[in-house]
Amino acid sequence: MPDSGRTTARGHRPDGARYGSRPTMKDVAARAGVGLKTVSRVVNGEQGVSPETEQRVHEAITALGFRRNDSARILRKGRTASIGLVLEDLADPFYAPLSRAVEEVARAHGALLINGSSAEDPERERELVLALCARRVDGLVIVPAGHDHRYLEPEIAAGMATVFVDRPPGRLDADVVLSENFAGAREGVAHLIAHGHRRIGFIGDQAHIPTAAERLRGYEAAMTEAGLPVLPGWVAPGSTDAARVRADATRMLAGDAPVTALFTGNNRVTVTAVRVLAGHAHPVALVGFDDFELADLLSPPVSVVAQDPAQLGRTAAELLFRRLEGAGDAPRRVALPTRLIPRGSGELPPVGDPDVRTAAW
Amino acid sequence: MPDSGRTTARGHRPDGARYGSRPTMKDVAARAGVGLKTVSRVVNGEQGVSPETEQRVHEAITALGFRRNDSARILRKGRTASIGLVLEDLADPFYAPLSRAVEEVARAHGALLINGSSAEDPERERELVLALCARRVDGLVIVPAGHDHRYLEPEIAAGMATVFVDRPPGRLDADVVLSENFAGAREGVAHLIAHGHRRIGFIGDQAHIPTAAERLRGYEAAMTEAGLPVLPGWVAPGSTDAARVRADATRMLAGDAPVTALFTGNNRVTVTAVRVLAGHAHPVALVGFDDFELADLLSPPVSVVAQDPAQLGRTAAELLFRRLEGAGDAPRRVALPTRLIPRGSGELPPVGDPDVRTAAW
DNA sequence: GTGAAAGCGCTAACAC
DNA sequence: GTGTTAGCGCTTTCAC
Repeated sequence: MPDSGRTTARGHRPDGARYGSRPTMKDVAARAGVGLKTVSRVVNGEQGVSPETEQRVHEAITALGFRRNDSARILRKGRTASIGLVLEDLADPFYAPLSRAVEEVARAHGALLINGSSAEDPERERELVLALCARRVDGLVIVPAGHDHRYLEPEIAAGMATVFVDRPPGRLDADVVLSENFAGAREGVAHLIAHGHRRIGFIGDQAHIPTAAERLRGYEAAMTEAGLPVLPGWVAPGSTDAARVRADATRMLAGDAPVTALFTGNNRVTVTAVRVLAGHAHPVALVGFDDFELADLLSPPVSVVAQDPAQLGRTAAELLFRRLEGAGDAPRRVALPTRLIPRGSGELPPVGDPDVRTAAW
Repeated sequence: MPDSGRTTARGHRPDGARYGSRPTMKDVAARAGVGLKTVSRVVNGEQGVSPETEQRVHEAITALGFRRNDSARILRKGRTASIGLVLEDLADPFYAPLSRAVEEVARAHGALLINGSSAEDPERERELVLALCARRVDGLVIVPAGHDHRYLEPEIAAGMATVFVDRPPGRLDADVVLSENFAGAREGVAHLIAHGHRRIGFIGDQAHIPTAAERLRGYEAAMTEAGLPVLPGWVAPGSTDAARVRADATRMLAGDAPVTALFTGNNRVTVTAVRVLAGHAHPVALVGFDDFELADLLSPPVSVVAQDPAQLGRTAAELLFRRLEGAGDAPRRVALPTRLIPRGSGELPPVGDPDVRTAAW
């Protein structure tokens, strides 16, 4: 709380302004001996003020330490010049560039960015989104955590522009920008198959997350298309918690018919898998969904199916601003391609498959 | 722009609300047949409304799709329940966790976070900060890009709570939370010296960045304290651009008296140095300032002087909220310790030093 | 319990 | 050129 009306030793105390309560246009007008509207004109750089008057107003502004209160301006104008971004975790290496890209687009349109992390909690997502609606942000970009976004219907009906990104909304028809999760995963798994693998494990994120489900579908499609069976122990969706991933990976690599390759469903799972494989007795092939920094410096360098998180964010934000500028056509669904990047780990030959004659170990 | 007054095919259109212009408390009051203040009481969960009245108000709220306009509330109450964070780059792996930590503290205090990236541009920093002041955020957390923050004096004098983090403000006395950059760098370089190195190169960030300067001082102090000379070609501050870092690293490793170890001034420099060293003929020791993901999986694993970016953010945000709650003592300077994490690269012996007899190559 | 009136600080509309 | 008035949608004050 600003220490209202109290005098303190430190700090510059602008002449005429009470400490903690800022001068208003009215104060500036009084000091400059002009009308309120004239101050407004000067502050907003509008035409029709004589140079001398303008000068006097500027002096008063400086003397009083005046700064326009945008809260009042916003209330009057009806637009906040800000957009909201709700995602899972601002600090996640996948979402951080997405967030930054949204910020850049917002900046190009003169808008500020308010963002919040849902921590993968649907209730927290809802609270955040509705708080942003109450603030009357001009638009919303949402990476959904929940699976039912009907709570947004009244908001959208009332004019709140909303674009979903990375994952589709639940039970709601709205704009969405996605990566081609199914196709990307299928390509990654097919790549392993092309290098001779028949026993491939899938470790993914929680099955209720749409992207995770799509990637699992891609894995299954690639296996099926190659005429390969998917054994029960080879599919392990679940949390990205390191202990869980480690346990599943270790289990798949053990026994008398271990997998010879792993396909991992996102960056966090991949990193844990790399750690497990680093301690493993013989080489196991690996392709991960999502690129990550230093993947090329590991040994072996990690092959990935790369998304472009910044492009996801940029595309979503640009779509949002197109809506704000009036584009009123039906909700759009944009899918961005993924890119397979072979670096070494995905090109390792199968080792230890009892059914295939390959490099001995 | 919400399509004001226009009717469209999609979307739920709440009864009685014009499309694009939302119902107000007045509308709700009219519909419920009560006074404005009663609606306000219900919306804010205040005492003194009979159950039947409350029921009627709730029905009207639902029917109209009413949501309180916080812009108006903010104007009236004088507090925005939001804080601003300005930093260099939201997507940087060092700043992303800092930002997330600030967000969590804000959330705990019921505040939203508005953040912006300055892109290391003082003018952009100033614009962002002043835009946040105009919005009357309750407080500011700033990772400064500029070196003169006197522009903030009137704002601080008028009651804007401000905490600087990671780097000190320029020409302004204000709260600041820093890492012990000097001590951390000195410890990192002393570690290399303790492992036999006498020819150690320093590649840092731009010299005008306070943290970069402090780390350089730490390097020089460690060298001096060990009675070692610092040859002209061994110190290379500059941009974190990969080409620049690569060129300087390559130069230091060439010639007839190359360095046997590198100390790198931040995470981005370290990563580029790792790439250069990976392609180098013989082992070169490396200690980097800042920890980074997967440092332990590289070969050799990278020894670092680690900061705790989340702790920096948390500490700064908590200090900010203490100020908002009224703490009015003199500006505080908090320094958080760094931690040396030996992983392998910093413990490699010197190779190729003509003055020292060590492992041949 | 409830509500009418004033006003937060600005901009829009319309005087002069 | 300049100033006056009426709101934006809420909360606050105070009367009923």
